Amino acid sequence: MSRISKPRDAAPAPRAADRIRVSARELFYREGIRAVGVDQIVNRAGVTKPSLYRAFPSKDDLAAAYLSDYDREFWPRFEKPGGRRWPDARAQVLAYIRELGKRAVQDGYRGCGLSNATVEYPDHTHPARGVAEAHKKALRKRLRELAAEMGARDPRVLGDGLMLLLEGAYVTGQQSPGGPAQSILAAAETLIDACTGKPARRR
Amino acid sequence: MSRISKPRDAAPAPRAADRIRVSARELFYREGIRAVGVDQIVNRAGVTKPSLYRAFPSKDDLAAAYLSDYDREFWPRFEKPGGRRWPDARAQVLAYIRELGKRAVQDGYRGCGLSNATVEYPDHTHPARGVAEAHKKALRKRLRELAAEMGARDPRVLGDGLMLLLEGAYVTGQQSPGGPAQSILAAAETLIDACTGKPARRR
DNA sequence: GAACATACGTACCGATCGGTAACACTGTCA
DNA sequence: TGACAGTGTTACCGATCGGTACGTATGTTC
Repeated sequence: MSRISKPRDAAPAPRAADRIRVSARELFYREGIRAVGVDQIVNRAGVTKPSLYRAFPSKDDLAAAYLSDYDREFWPRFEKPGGRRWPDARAQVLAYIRELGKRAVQDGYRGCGLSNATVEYPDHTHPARGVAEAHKKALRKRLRELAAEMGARDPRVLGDGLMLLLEGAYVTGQQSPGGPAQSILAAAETLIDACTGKPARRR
Repeated sequence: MSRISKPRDAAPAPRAADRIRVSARELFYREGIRAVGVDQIVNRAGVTKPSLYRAFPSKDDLAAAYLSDYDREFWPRFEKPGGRRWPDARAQVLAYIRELGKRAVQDGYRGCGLSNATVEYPDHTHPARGVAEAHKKALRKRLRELAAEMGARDPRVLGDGLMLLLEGAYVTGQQSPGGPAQSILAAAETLIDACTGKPARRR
């Protein structure tokens, strides 16, 4: 019971910086980073512009923070799709893909915030791009690991192939509802089976 | 020989509108549409702003024109990859994918201008988006036709699967050089063979 | 040469962009 | 009580944004 320097036991009213992160996250994801002005962000957050610039050196750095948050929230969705563990690599990947396939054919879907950022900012020196590139590099590595666990003859081909399918679903999902992402589960199953020597399922 | 009202038989010095189309095309593709201002475009084209607005009602319409040009130039690359005809659907698609795989792992690659535009403009009412969505719809349809020609058991799955691989290569190719697009040819071959009942190649 | 249409340039518009200076207010902690 | 950190308020900055009013050069047609 020493409450040394804890401010309060209840939630201490969200800090301005947090409110900004939340509203930036929503607006950046839905409308794109370049399309959203800092005034929009602070208005939605119910704070003022100086508060933004006290917490973030620039809009570019806020964008990088948004992508860091996005990256952090991505991994649980990927490693424990549906909020639970799966018995093996194949089941885990297919569970993630099943959920992605459902999300990505719905109206209003906006794909992956990190991939979208690399489209908006081709310049490799942009702070937001560094976050996105690092994320994609890690995802690629992880998919190759999972492909190896599945017993792929060439884990690079299966890992990369799955990554292409994922990214394809991210981007086509935001082009129009009911797009080719509806077939990602079947395609991924077929690809995995063919790369791991399973008897070809009649498809 | 009635040259009724033909201006001149020789090339009459490129019109301002054409110069604008060319420079807009280069800048929009390399840097993104939102990132490029109209001043940049007219400077590069060596013309002035009113010339732009005499030829195009707005920047948005210029963006739509850029995408129309992009769409028109895409189809020959897709239907006759390498500048020549191919014996069957499988060979044609794989030839396109082979070329794509080479381009998409190089430094400076910027993916598909039409896909990039849908990322930059989520609003379905934007004039540029209409062009991009129509293109993607046509490509999807064409890939399903080609999948059927290949003898796929379910042409929708193979067509959509190939489209996901293509789009995946477009977007990952611009994230960093040497990305997963390097495996697109192997992945596509595997997927096609598995979907058409070919004996699984050792991969 | 007069009349006209086409094409282009100079100069400018209001709005919005990202970002900042200066100061008042509030609550916490010592 | 006083110091301090965090926030809000107001007003502002220069740069750039997309877009336009208006005059000028050129060539064709009679």
